[in-house]
Amino acid sequence: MKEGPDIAQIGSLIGDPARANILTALMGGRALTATELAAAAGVTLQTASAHLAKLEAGGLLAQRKQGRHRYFTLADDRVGKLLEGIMGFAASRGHLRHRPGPKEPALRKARICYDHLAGDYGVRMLDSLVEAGAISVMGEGLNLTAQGEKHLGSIGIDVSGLRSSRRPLCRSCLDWSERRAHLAGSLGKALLSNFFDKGWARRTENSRSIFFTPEGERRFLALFPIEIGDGKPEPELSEKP
Amino acid sequence: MKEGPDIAQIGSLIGDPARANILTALMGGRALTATELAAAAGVTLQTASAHLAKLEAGGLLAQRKQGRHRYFTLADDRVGKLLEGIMGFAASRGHLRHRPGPKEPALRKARICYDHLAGDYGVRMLDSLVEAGAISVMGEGLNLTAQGEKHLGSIGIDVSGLRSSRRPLCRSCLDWSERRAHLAGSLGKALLSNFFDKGWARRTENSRSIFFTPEGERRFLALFPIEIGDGKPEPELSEKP
DNA sequence: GAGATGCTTCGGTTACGATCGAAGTATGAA
DNA sequence: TTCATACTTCGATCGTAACCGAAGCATCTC
Repeated sequence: MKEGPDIAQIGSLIGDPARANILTALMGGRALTATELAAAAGVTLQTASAHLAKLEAGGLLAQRKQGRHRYFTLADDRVGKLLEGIMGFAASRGHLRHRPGPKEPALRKARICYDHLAGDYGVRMLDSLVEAGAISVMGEGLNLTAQGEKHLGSIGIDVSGLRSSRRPLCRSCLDWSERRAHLAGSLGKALLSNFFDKGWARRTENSRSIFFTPEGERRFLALFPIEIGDGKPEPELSEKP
Repeated sequence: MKEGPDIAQIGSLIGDPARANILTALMGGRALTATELAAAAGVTLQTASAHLAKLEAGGLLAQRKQGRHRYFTLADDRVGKLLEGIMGFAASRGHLRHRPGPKEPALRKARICYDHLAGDYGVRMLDSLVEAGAISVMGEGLNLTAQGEKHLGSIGIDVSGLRSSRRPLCRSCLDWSERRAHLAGSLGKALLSNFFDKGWARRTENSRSIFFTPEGERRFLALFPIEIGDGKPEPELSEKP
Protein backbone atom coordinates (compact mmCIF):
# COMPACT_ATOMS: atom_id res chain seq x y z
CA MET A 1 0.00 0.00 0.00
CA LYS A 2 2.74 2.44 0.94
CA GLU A 3 6.40 2.76 0.12
CA GLY A 4 9.29 2.59 2.49
CA PRO A 5 10.57 0.40 5.26
CA ASP A 6 8.10 -1.52 7.32
CA ILE A 7 8.25 0.11 10.70
CA ALA A 8 5.09 -1.65 11.81
CA GLN A 9 6.80 -5.02 11.89
CA ILE A 10 9.55 -4.07 14.27
CA GLY A 11 7.14 -1.87 16.15
CA SER A 12 4.91 -4.81 16.87
CA LEU A 13 7.92 -6.92 17.77
CA ILE A 14 8.89 -4.41 20.42
CA GLY A 15 5.29 -3.68 21.27
CA ASP A 16 4.47 -6.89 23.07
CA PRO A 17 5.19 -6.57 26.80
CA ALA A 18 6.80 -9.98 27.09
CA ARG A 19 9.09 -9.30 24.15
CA ALA A 20 9.89 -5.83 25.46
CA ASN A 21 10.95 -7.41 28.73
CA ILE A 22 13.16 -9.85 26.88
CA LEU A 23 14.82 -7.08 24.90
CA THR A 24 15.27 -4.95 27.99
CA ALA A 25 16.87 -7.87 29.79
CA LEU A 26 19.26 -8.36 26.88
CA MET A 27 20.22 -4.69 26.99
CA GLY A 28 22.33 -5.87 29.89
CA GLY A 29 24.67 -7.02 27.15
CA ARG A 30 25.24 -10.54 28.27
CA ALA A 31 23.90 -13.64 26.59
CA LEU A 32 20.96 -15.24 28.36
CA THR A 33 19.29 -18.60 27.95
CA ALA A 34 15.69 -19.10 26.92
CA THR A 35 14.81 -20.14 30.46
CA GLU A 36 16.33 -17.02 31.97
CA LEU A 37 14.55 -14.85 29.47
CA ALA A 38 11.25 -16.57 30.15
CA ALA A 39 11.66 -15.68 33.82
CA ALA A 40 12.62 -12.13 32.96
CA ALA A 41 9.58 -11.75 30.78
CA GLY A 42 7.26 -13.37 33.28
CA VAL A 43 5.94 -16.02 30.92
CA THR A 44 6.31 -19.76 30.59
CA LEU A 45 9.06 -21.35 28.63
CA GLN A 46 6.85 -22.27 25.71
CA THR A 47 5.60 -18.74 25.31
CA ALA A 48 9.09 -17.33 25.58
CA SER A 49 10.27 -19.78 22.97
CA ALA A 50 7.69 -18.51 20.53
CA HIS A 51 8.65 -14.92 21.25
CA LEU A 52 12.32 -15.64 20.82
CA ALA A 53 11.69 -17.27 17.48
CA LYS A 54 9.82 -14.20 16.31
CA LEU A 55 12.46 -11.81 17.55
CA GLU A 56 15.14 -13.81 15.82
CA ALA A 57 13.18 -13.98 12.59
CA GLY A 58 12.79 -10.23 12.84
CA GLY A 59 16.54 -9.80 13.04
CA LEU A 60 16.59 -8.36 16.53
CA LEU A 61 18.17 -11.34 18.24
CA ALA A 62 21.01 -13.70 17.54
CA GLN A 63 21.38 -17.08 19.13
CA ARG A 64 24.28 -19.31 19.84
CA LYS A 65 23.80 -22.94 20.68
CA GLN A 66 26.05 -24.27 23.37
CA GLY A 67 25.40 -27.75 24.57
CA ARG A 68 21.81 -28.03 25.51
CA HIS A 69 21.60 -24.34 26.21
CA ARG A 70 20.61 -21.73 23.72
CA TYR A 71 22.07 -18.33 24.41
CA PHE A 72 20.41 -15.25 23.04
CA THR A 73 21.89 -11.79 22.56
CA LEU A 74 20.87 -8.68 20.71
CA ALA A 75 21.76 -9.20 17.06
CA ASP A 76 24.31 -6.37 17.03
CA ASP A 77 24.92 -3.00 18.57
CA ARG A 78 22.60 -1.31 16.12
CA VAL A 79 19.76 -3.07 17.90
CA GLY A 80 21.07 -1.81 21.22
CA LYS A 81 21.28 1.69 19.85
CA LEU A 82 17.76 1.46 18.50
CA LEU A 83 16.37 0.26 21.80
CA GLU A 84 18.23 2.88 23.79
CA GLY A 85 16.80 5.48 21.42
CA ILE A 86 13.29 4.26 22.05
CA MET A 87 13.93 4.12 25.77
CA GLY A 88 15.18 7.68 25.77
CA PHE A 89 12.13 8.77 23.88
CA ALA A 90 9.77 6.88 26.15
CA ALA A 91 11.46 8.32 29.21
CA SER A 92 11.16 11.84 27.87
CA ARG A 93 7.43 11.33 27.40
CA GLY A 94 7.07 10.13 30.95
CA HIS A 95 6.07 6.65 29.80
CA LEU A 96 7.83 5.17 32.75
CA ARG A 97 6.65 1.91 34.08
CA HIS A 98 6.97 3.56 37.39
CA ARG A 99 7.68 1.14 40.15
CA PRO A 100 10.00 3.27 42.23
CA GLY A 101 11.40 0.27 43.96
CA PRO A 102 14.68 -0.08 45.79
CA LYS A 103 16.50 -1.05 42.62
CA GLU A 104 15.83 2.28 40.95
CA PRO A 105 18.57 4.29 42.70
CA ALA A 106 21.21 1.72 41.81
CA LEU A 107 20.13 1.87 38.18
CA ARG A 108 20.32 5.62 38.11
CA LYS A 109 23.75 5.56 39.67
CA ALA A 110 25.49 3.10 37.40
CA ARG A 111 24.12 0.65 34.91
CA ILE A 112 25.15 -1.04 31.73
CA CYS A 113 23.84 0.33 28.47
CA TYR A 114 24.29 -2.55 26.05
CA ASP A 115 28.02 -2.77 26.71
CA HIS A 116 29.15 0.50 28.22
CA LEU A 117 28.65 2.50 31.38
CA ALA A 118 25.53 4.65 31.78
CA GLY A 119 23.74 6.45 34.58
CA ASP A 120 25.22 9.06 36.92
CA TYR A 121 28.63 7.48 36.73
CA GLY A 122 28.55 7.23 32.95
CA VAL A 123 27.76 10.91 32.63
CA ARG A 124 30.40 11.77 35.20
CA MET A 125 33.03 9.79 33.34
CA LEU A 126 32.38 11.53 30.03
CA ASP A 127 32.18 14.96 31.63
CA SER A 128 35.49 14.38 33.36
CA LEU A 129 37.19 13.15 30.21
CA VAL A 130 35.99 16.22 28.36
CA GLU A 131 37.06 18.53 31.17
CA ALA A 132 40.50 16.92 31.25
CA GLY A 133 40.89 17.51 27.53
CA ALA A 134 40.97 13.81 26.74
CA ILE A 135 37.88 14.02 24.57
CA SER A 136 36.76 16.95 22.49
CA VAL A 137 33.11 17.61 21.72
CA MET A 138 32.16 18.57 18.19
CA GLY A 139 28.45 19.08 17.95
CA GLU A 140 27.08 15.60 18.47
CA GLY A 141 30.38 13.90 17.76
CA LEU A 142 33.15 13.00 20.13
CA ASN A 143 36.85 12.81 19.37
CA LEU A 144 39.67 11.34 21.38
CA THR A 145 42.59 13.77 21.57
CA ALA A 146 46.26 12.77 21.42
CA GLN A 147 46.52 13.76 25.06
CA GLY A 148 43.51 11.59 25.83
CA GLU A 149 45.04 8.61 24.08
CA LYS A 150 48.16 8.93 26.25
CA HIS A 151 46.07 9.39 29.36
CA LEU A 152 43.95 6.32 28.68
CA GLY A 153 47.06 4.34 27.83
CA SER A 154 48.36 5.01 31.33
CA ILE A 155 45.13 3.57 32.73
CA GLY A 156 45.60 0.45 30.68
CA ILE A 157 43.48 1.04 27.58
CA ASP A 158 45.06 0.06 24.27
CA VAL A 159 43.51 2.69 22.02
CA SER A 160 45.36 1.71 18.87
CA GLY A 161 43.93 -1.79 19.20
CA LEU A 162 40.45 -0.34 19.39
CA ARG A 163 40.95 1.75 16.29
CA SER A 164 41.34 -1.33 14.17
CA SER A 165 37.72 -2.26 14.85
CA ARG A 166 35.08 -1.06 12.41
CA ARG A 167 33.04 0.20 15.30
CA PRO A 168 33.38 3.92 16.03
CA LEU A 169 35.83 4.65 18.82
CA CYS A 170 33.78 7.35 20.52
CA ARG A 171 30.08 7.77 20.31
CA SER A 172 27.84 9.74 22.59
CA CYS A 173 24.76 7.98 23.84
CA LEU A 174 21.88 9.85 25.41
CA ASP A 175 20.85 8.50 28.75
CA TRP A 176 17.18 8.03 29.53
CA SER A 177 17.68 8.53 33.25
CA GLU A 178 20.05 11.49 33.14
CA ARG A 179 19.08 12.88 29.75
CA ARG A 180 22.72 13.72 29.33
CA ALA A 181 25.34 12.13 27.16
CA HIS A 182 27.62 9.34 28.21
CA LEU A 183 30.38 7.57 26.33
CA ALA A 184 29.54 4.71 23.99
CA GLY A 185 31.51 3.15 21.16
CA SER A 186 34.40 0.75 21.46
CA LEU A 187 36.17 3.08 23.89
CA GLY A 188 33.15 3.13 26.19
CA LYS A 189 33.09 -0.63 26.13
CA ALA A 190 36.82 -0.88 26.77
CA LEU A 191 36.63 1.43 29.75
CA LEU A 192 33.88 -0.56 31.39
CA SER A 193 35.71 -3.83 30.76
CA ASN A 194 38.76 -2.23 32.29
CA PHE A 195 36.85 -1.48 35.49
CA PHE A 196 35.64 -5.05 35.64
CA ASP A 197 39.14 -6.40 35.05
CA LYS A 198 40.57 -4.27 37.80
CA GLY A 199 37.89 -5.45 40.18
CA TRP A 200 36.56 -1.95 40.70
CA ALA A 201 33.08 -3.01 39.79
CA ARG A 202 31.02 -6.02 38.85
CA ARG A 203 27.69 -6.73 37.30
CA THR A 204 24.77 -7.61 39.49
CA GLU A 205 22.70 -10.69 38.87
CA ASN A 206 19.54 -10.25 36.82
CA SER A 207 19.82 -6.51 36.61
CA ARG A 208 21.41 -3.89 34.44
CA SER A 209 22.83 -2.10 37.45
CA ILE A 210 26.57 -2.15 38.12
CA PHE A 211 27.94 -2.58 41.62
CA PHE A 212 31.10 -0.71 42.58
CA THR A 213 33.27 -1.99 45.40
CA PRO A 214 34.15 0.66 48.02
CA GLU A 215 37.73 0.72 46.83
CA GLY A 216 36.69 0.74 43.19
CA GLU A 217 34.29 3.55 43.79
CA ARG A 218 36.99 5.61 45.49
CA ARG A 219 39.36 5.06 42.58
CA PHE A 220 36.68 5.78 39.99
CA LEU A 221 35.63 9.02 41.63
CA ALA A 222 39.25 10.11 41.95
CA LEU A 223 39.92 9.32 38.31
CA PHE A 224 36.80 11.09 37.11
CA PRO A 225 36.40 13.98 39.49
CA ILE A 226 33.83 16.13 37.70
CA GLU A 227 30.52 16.04 39.55
CA ILE A 228 27.32 15.95 37.59
CA GLY A 229 26.15 19.52 37.29
CA ASP A 230 29.71 20.81 36.93
CA GLY A 231 31.31 21.09 33.56
CA LYS A 232 29.48 22.30 30.52
CA PRO A 233 26.11 23.84 31.20
CA GLU A 234 24.40 21.50 28.76
CA PRO A 235 20.88 22.86 28.24
CA GLU A 236 17.91 20.89 29.48
CA LEU A 237 16.17 19.00 26.76
CA SER A 238 12.94 20.80 26.07
CA GLU A 239 9.77 18.93 25.32
CA LYS A 240 8.66 21.32 22.60
CA PRO A 241 11.50 22.91 20.68
CA MET B 1 7.71 -6.03 37.07
CA LYS B 2 10.76 -4.42 35.54
CA GLU B 3 12.43 -1.05 35.82
CA GLY B 4 12.99 1.48 33.12
CA PRO B 5 11.03 3.20 30.41
CA ASP B 6 8.12 1.42 28.86
CA ILE B 7 9.25 0.67 25.37
CA ALA B 8 6.36 -1.72 24.83
CA GLN B 9 3.82 1.06 24.83
CA ILE B 10 5.36 3.08 22.04
CA GLY B 11 6.32 -0.13 20.31
CA SER B 12 2.71 -1.20 20.13
CA LEU B 13 1.70 2.29 19.05
CA ILE B 14 4.04 2.05 16.09
CA GLY B 15 3.34 -1.65 15.64
CA ASP B 16 -0.14 -1.39 14.24
CA PRO B 17 -0.07 -1.15 10.43
CA ALA B 18 -2.70 1.54 10.23
CA ARG B 19 -0.89 3.67 12.78
CA ALA B 20 2.43 3.04 11.09
CA ASN B 21 0.93 4.33 7.86
CA ILE B 22 -0.33 7.42 9.62
CA LEU B 23 3.07 8.12 11.12
CA THR B 24 4.81 7.50 7.83
CA ALA B 25 2.46 9.90 6.11
CA LEU B 26 3.18 12.54 8.71
CA MET B 27 6.92 12.09 8.15
CA GLY B 28 6.18 14.26 5.15
CA GLY B 29 6.31 17.09 7.65
CA ARG B 30 3.09 18.80 6.80
CA ALA B 31 -0.05 18.79 8.88
CA LEU B 32 -2.77 16.47 7.64
CA THR B 33 -6.42 16.16 8.54
CA ALA B 34 -8.04 13.11 10.03
CA THR B 35 -9.75 12.35 6.74
CA GLU B 36 -6.51 12.49 4.79
CA LEU B 37 -4.80 10.29 7.30
CA ALA B 38 -7.63 7.78 7.18
CA ALA B 39 -7.13 7.52 3.44
CA ALA B 40 -3.37 7.19 3.87
CA ALA B 41 -3.83 4.43 6.40
CA GLY B 42 -6.46 2.64 4.33
CA VAL B 43 -9.11 2.59 7.04
CA THR B 44 -12.41 4.32 7.63
CA LEU B 45 -12.65 7.62 9.36
CA GLN B 46 -13.94 6.17 12.62
CA THR B 47 -11.06 3.76 12.86
CA ALA B 48 -8.55 6.44 12.05
CA SER B 49 -10.07 8.65 14.68
CA ALA B 50 -9.49 6.02 17.32
CA HIS B 51 -5.91 5.54 16.18
CA LEU B 52 -5.22 9.24 16.19
CA ALA B 53 -6.55 9.53 19.72
CA LYS B 54 -4.21 6.79 20.84
CA LEU B 55 -1.23 8.28 19.10
CA GLU B 56 -1.91 11.64 20.64
CA ALA B 57 -2.37 10.15 24.10
CA GLY B 58 0.96 8.42 23.59
CA GLY B 59 2.64 11.73 22.88
CA LEU B 60 3.56 10.96 19.29
CA LEU B 61 1.13 13.34 17.65
CA ALA B 62 0.02 16.91 18.19
CA GLN B 63 -3.18 18.32 16.86
CA ARG B 64 -4.32 21.78 15.98
CA LYS B 65 -7.97 22.58 15.55
CA GLN B 66 -8.72 24.92 12.72
CA GLY B 67 -12.33 25.51 11.92
CA ARG B 68 -13.97 22.18 11.45
CA HIS B 69 -10.73 20.57 10.47
CA ARG B 70 -8.35 18.90 12.81
CA TYR B 71 -4.77 18.97 11.66
CA PHE B 72 -2.31 16.44 12.96
CA THR B 73 1.47 16.60 12.96
CA LEU B 74 4.23 14.68 14.63
CA ALA B 75 4.53 16.01 18.17
CA ASP B 76 8.04 17.37 17.62
CA ASP B 77 11.19 16.58 15.73
CA ARG B 78 12.26 14.03 18.30
CA VAL B 79 9.42 11.88 17.06
CA GLY B 80 10.61 12.35 13.52
CA LYS B 81 14.11 11.40 14.54
CA LEU B 82 12.84 8.32 16.33
CA LEU B 83 10.81 7.18 13.33
CA GLU B 84 13.65 7.77 10.92
CA GLY B 85 15.84 5.73 13.21
CA ILE B 86 13.42 2.85 13.14
CA MET B 87 13.02 3.18 9.38
CA GLY B 88 16.76 3.05 8.93
CA PHE B 89 16.95 -0.01 11.08
CA ALA B 90 14.07 -1.71 9.30
CA ALA B 91 15.64 -0.95 5.93
CA SER B 92 18.97 -2.38 7.00
CA ARG B 93 17.22 -5.61 7.99
CA GLY B 94 15.52 -5.81 4.64
CA HIS B 95 12.11 -5.41 6.20
CA LEU B 96 10.93 -3.50 3.19
CA ARG B 97 7.32 -3.53 2.34
CA HIS B 98 8.53 -4.14 -1.13
CA ARG B 99 6.19 -2.77 -3.71
CA PRO B 100 8.71 -1.52 -6.22
CA GLY B 101 6.17 0.73 -7.84
CA PRO B 102 6.72 3.70 -10.06
CA LYS B 103 6.92 6.05 -7.12
CA GLU B 104 9.99 4.37 -5.70
CA PRO B 105 12.58 6.04 -7.97
CA ALA B 106 11.25 9.49 -7.19
CA LEU B 107 11.47 8.74 -3.48
CA ARG B 108 15.04 7.56 -3.78
CA LYS B 109 15.99 10.63 -5.75
CA ALA B 110 14.62 13.33 -3.48
CA ARG B 111 12.20 13.16 -0.63
CA ILE B 112 11.40 14.99 2.54
CA CYS B 113 12.63 13.52 5.79
CA TYR B 114 10.45 15.19 8.38
CA ASP B 115 11.47 18.69 7.32
CA HIS B 116 14.70 18.41 5.38
CA LEU B 117 15.98 16.96 2.13
CA ALA B 118 16.80 13.26 1.93
CA GLY B 119 17.47 10.72 -0.80
CA ASP B 120 20.10 10.97 -3.53
CA TYR B 121 19.90 14.73 -3.61
CA GLY B 122 20.12 15.04 0.16
CA VAL B 123 23.30 12.98 0.22
CA ARG B 124 24.70 14.91 -2.72
CA MET B 125 24.03 18.22 -1.02
CA LEU B 126 25.84 17.24 2.16
CA ASP B 127 28.74 15.68 0.29
CA SER B 128 29.14 18.82 -1.76
CA LEU B 129 29.01 21.10 1.26
CA VAL B 130 31.68 19.01 2.95
CA GLU B 131 33.84 18.95 -0.17
CA ALA B 132 33.54 22.71 -0.52
CA GLY B 133 34.72 23.17 3.05
CA ALA B 134 31.44 24.63 4.17
CA ILE B 135 30.82 21.88 6.66
CA SER B 136 33.41 19.91 8.58
CA VAL B 137 32.83 16.37 9.71
CA MET B 138 33.86 15.41 13.22
CA GLY B 139 33.05 11.81 13.89
CA GLU B 140 29.28 11.73 13.86
CA GLY B 141 28.94 15.48 14.32
CA LEU B 142 28.80 18.21 11.70
CA ASN B 143 30.03 21.77 12.04
CA LEU B 144 29.40 24.77 9.85
CA THR B 145 32.66 26.58 9.08
CA ALA B 146 33.03 30.35 8.88
CA GLN B 147 33.57 29.94 5.17
CA GLY B 148 30.39 27.89 4.97
CA GLU B 149 28.42 30.53 6.78
CA LYS B 150 29.50 33.12 4.26
CA HIS B 151 28.80 30.79 1.38
CA LEU B 152 25.29 30.00 2.59
CA GLY B 153 24.66 33.66 3.26
CA SER B 154 25.28 34.35 -0.43
CA ILE B 155 22.63 31.77 -1.30
CA GLY B 156 20.18 33.50 0.97
CA ILE B 157 20.37 31.56 4.22
CA ASP B 158 20.48 33.65 7.39
CA VAL B 159 22.65 31.41 9.54
CA SER B 160 22.81 33.75 12.54
CA GLY B 161 19.03 33.69 12.73
CA LEU B 162 19.10 29.89 12.80
CA ARG B 163 21.61 29.86 15.61
CA SER B 164 19.17 31.51 17.96
CA SER B 165 16.94 28.43 17.79
CA ARG B 166 17.45 25.75 20.42
CA ARG B 167 17.52 23.17 17.71
CA PRO B 168 20.97 22.06 16.59
CA LEU B 169 22.17 23.84 13.47
CA CYS B 170 23.71 20.83 11.78
CA ARG B 171 22.83 17.26 12.39
CA SER B 172 23.55 14.27 10.24
CA CYS B 173 20.67 11.96 9.54
CA LEU B 174 21.17 8.48 8.18
CA ASP B 175 19.13 7.75 5.14
CA TRP B 176 17.29 4.47 4.86
CA SER B 177 17.43 4.43 1.07
CA GLU B 178 21.02 5.57 0.61
CA ARG B 179 22.40 4.44 3.94
CA ARG B 180 24.53 7.52 3.83
CA ALA B 181 24.28 10.71 5.81
CA HIS B 182 22.36 13.77 4.75
CA LEU B 183 21.96 17.12 6.44
CA ALA B 184 19.30 17.58 9.11
CA GLY B 185 18.92 20.20 11.82
CA SER B 186 17.69 23.74 11.39
CA LEU B 187 20.15 24.33 8.56
CA GLY B 188 18.83 21.33 6.67
CA LYS B 189 15.32 22.65 7.07
CA ALA B 190 16.33 26.15 6.02
CA LEU B 191 18.02 24.89 2.86
CA LEU B 192 14.98 22.95 1.76
CA SER B 193 12.68 25.89 2.48
CA ASN B 194 15.04 28.00 0.45
CA PHE B 195 14.64 25.71 -2.55
CA PHE B 196 10.88 25.87 -2.24
CA ASP B 197 10.95 29.67 -1.94
CA LYS B 198 13.09 29.99 -5.03
CA GLY B 199 10.73 27.74 -6.94
CA TRP B 200 13.43 25.18 -7.62
CA ALA B 201 11.32 22.41 -6.18
CA ARG B 202 7.93 21.68 -4.74
CA ARG B 203 6.30 18.98 -2.73
CA THR B 204 4.16 16.41 -4.46
CA GLU B 205 0.67 15.66 -3.33
CA ASN B 206 0.22 12.71 -0.97
CA SER B 207 3.81 11.64 -1.14
CA ARG B 208 7.08 12.33 0.57
CA SER B 209 8.85 12.75 -2.73
CA ILE B 210 10.03 16.18 -3.85
CA PHE B 211 9.66 17.34 -7.43
CA PHE B 212 12.39 19.51 -8.93
CA THR B 213 11.59 21.77 -11.87
CA PRO B 214 14.02 21.40 -14.80
CA GLU B 215 15.51 24.82 -14.08
CA GLY B 216 15.63 24.15 -10.35
CA GLU B 217 17.31 20.83 -10.92
CA ARG B 218 19.95 22.44 -13.10
CA ARG B 219 20.66 25.08 -10.48
CA PHE B 220 20.71 22.54 -7.67
CA LEU B 221 23.14 20.24 -9.44
CA ALA B 222 25.39 23.18 -10.30
CA LEU B 223 25.38 24.39 -6.71
CA PHE B 224 26.07 20.95 -5.30
CA PRO B 225 28.29 19.33 -7.90
CA ILE B 226 29.61 16.31 -6.03
CA GLU B 227 28.12 13.13 -7.44
CA ILE B 228 27.17 10.36 -5.10
CA GLY B 229 30.10 7.99 -5.01
CA ASP B 230 32.59 10.85 -5.18
CA GLY B 231 33.93 12.48 -2.07
CA LYS B 232 34.78 10.53 1.02
CA PRO B 233 34.92 6.78 0.57
CA GLU B 234 32.47 6.17 3.40
CA PRO B 235 32.53 2.43 4.14
CA GLU B 236 29.46 0.35 3.51
CA LEU B 237 27.47 -0.34 6.60
CA SER B 238 28.03 -3.92 7.51
CA GLU B 239 25.31 -6.09 8.93
CA LYS B 240 27.49 -7.72 11.56
CA PRO B 241 30.18 -5.45 12.87
C1' DG C 1 -32.92 28.18 10.58
C1' DA C 2 -31.64 23.99 7.17
C1' DG C 3 -28.21 21.41 5.18
C1' DA C 4 -23.49 19.92 4.46
C1' DT C 5 -19.00 18.63 6.06
C1' DG C 6 -15.56 16.96 9.48
C1' DC C 7 -14.95 14.30 13.11
C1' DT C 8 -16.12 11.51 17.51
C1' DT C 9 -18.61 8.10 20.22
C1' DC C 10 -21.17 3.83 20.74
C1' DG C 11 -22.12 -1.01 20.06
C1' DG C 12 -21.34 -5.30 18.17
C1' DT C 13 -18.54 -8.39 15.31
C1' DT C 14 -14.43 -10.50 14.13
C1' DA C 15 -9.83 -11.94 13.81
C1' DC C 16 -5.44 -12.32 15.43
C1' DG C 17 -2.03 -13.40 18.63
C1' DA C 18 -0.59 -14.28 23.37
C1' DT C 19 -0.86 -17.80 26.47
C1' DC C 20 -0.35 -22.39 28.48
C1' DG C 21 -0.86 -27.71 28.92
C1' DA C 22 0.80 -31.57 26.88
C1' DA C 23 3.59 -34.04 24.00
C1' DG C 24 7.86 -34.28 21.23
C1' DT C 25 13.03 -33.63 20.25
C1' DA C 26 17.80 -32.86 21.52
C1' DT C 27 21.70 -32.90 24.59
C1' DG C 28 24.06 -34.19 28.71
C1' DA C 29 24.62 -37.00 33.05
C1' DA C 30 24.46 -41.35 35.61
C1' DT D 1 20.31 -47.47 28.69
C1' DT D 2 17.86 -44.57 31.56
C1' DC D 3 16.86 -40.36 33.45
C1' DA D 4 17.05 -35.34 33.65
C1' DT D 5 17.41 -30.94 31.66
C1' DA D 6 16.68 -27.52 27.94
C1' DC D 7 13.99 -26.29 24.60
C1' DT D 8 10.42 -26.68 20.60
C1' DT D 9 6.05 -27.89 18.48
C1' DC D 10 1.15 -28.77 18.67
C1' DG D 11 -3.45 -27.76 19.89
C1' DA D 12 -6.86 -25.32 22.14
C1' DT D 13 -8.47 -21.38 24.76
C1' DC D 14 -9.10 -16.80 25.62
C1' DG D 15 -8.75 -11.67 25.59
C1' DT D 16 -7.98 -7.79 23.36
C1' DA D 17 -8.05 -4.57 19.97
C1' DA D 18 -8.96 -3.45 15.23
C1' DC D 19 -12.73 -2.64 12.53
C1' DC D 20 -17.03 -0.72 10.64
C1' DG D 21 -22.17 0.82 10.67
C1' DA D 22 -24.91 3.98 12.76
C1' DA D 23 -25.80 7.71 15.47
C1' DG D 24 -24.22 11.97 17.77
C1' DC D 25 -21.68 16.65 18.08
C1' DA D 26 -19.48 20.52 16.22
C1' DT D 27 -18.58 23.89 12.75
C1' DC D 28 -19.18 26.13 8.48
C1' DT D 29 -22.27 27.65 4.36
C1' DC D 30 -26.32 29.27 2.61
